[in-house]
Parts: sequence; structure tokens; C-alpha cells
Amino acid sequence: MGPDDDRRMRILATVDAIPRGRVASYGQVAAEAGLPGRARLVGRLLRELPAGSRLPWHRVVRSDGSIAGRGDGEAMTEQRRRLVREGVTLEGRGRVPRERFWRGC
DNA sequence: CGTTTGACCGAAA
DNA sequence: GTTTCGGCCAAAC
Repeated sequence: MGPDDDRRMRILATVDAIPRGRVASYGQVAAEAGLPGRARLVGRLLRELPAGSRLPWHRVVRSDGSIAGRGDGEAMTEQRRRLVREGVTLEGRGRVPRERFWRGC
């Protein structure tokens, strides 16, 4: 088990700790996992999650509250659906309001 | 090997 | 509001 696995584990544990009905940004998750400035690593990790993962990956959004991904994309639609299902409303151009971010922002 | 590419971010223009 | 840029760095090419 290398240091890479350790980092991944902490990131996944952090995502897993995001409360239901709230969201966190990629950078927030990275910082919380002790890896400030490594937001992209979080994104890459979540992208590579197996289809049936139990992790609440849908609670991770961009720092401005928008859903990550380009134009189309299954993951985007699925993420919106999951968020709405647990009470997270998307305002304006599909952005999650600041108040819903984990521990302010 | 070198280069490009991101489920990103914050500041600057 | 927007695009650009430097920072980040593992995987894909």
C-alpha cells in the first residue's frame, strides 16, 4: 500500500462525510483531506469511481455551485437528480446556493 | 520520453 | 457577467 492509496482513502472518506442535503466543492474536499490545492485530484478520483459506488459523489460540486462536466453528460444529469432527490435545490443557472455548502463558504 | 488533457480554483483582466 | 492564466499533477496519448 503506497502513499497514493492513503491520499485516495482520505479523499473518499471526506466525500463520504459530507452530510445529506449539503454539498462541498472539489477544493473544499481536497483541503479537508489534507491536500490543499489538489482539487483536480478529487475530480479525477470521483470520475473513476465504479458505477455502483456507495459514495455520495453527487454532493461534490464546483466552487461556484455549478455541476461539473461539459455540456452533455450522464453524470451531470444523474447528479442533479440525486441532489434534488435529497432536497438540494438548484437556482438560477443550475447553481447550488452558498448556504448549502458544507460549513459555510 | 514530451505533450495534452481534465467531474478544478482563485485571482486578474 | 466573460475569458485568461498560473498553479496543480496523474493518466492518456
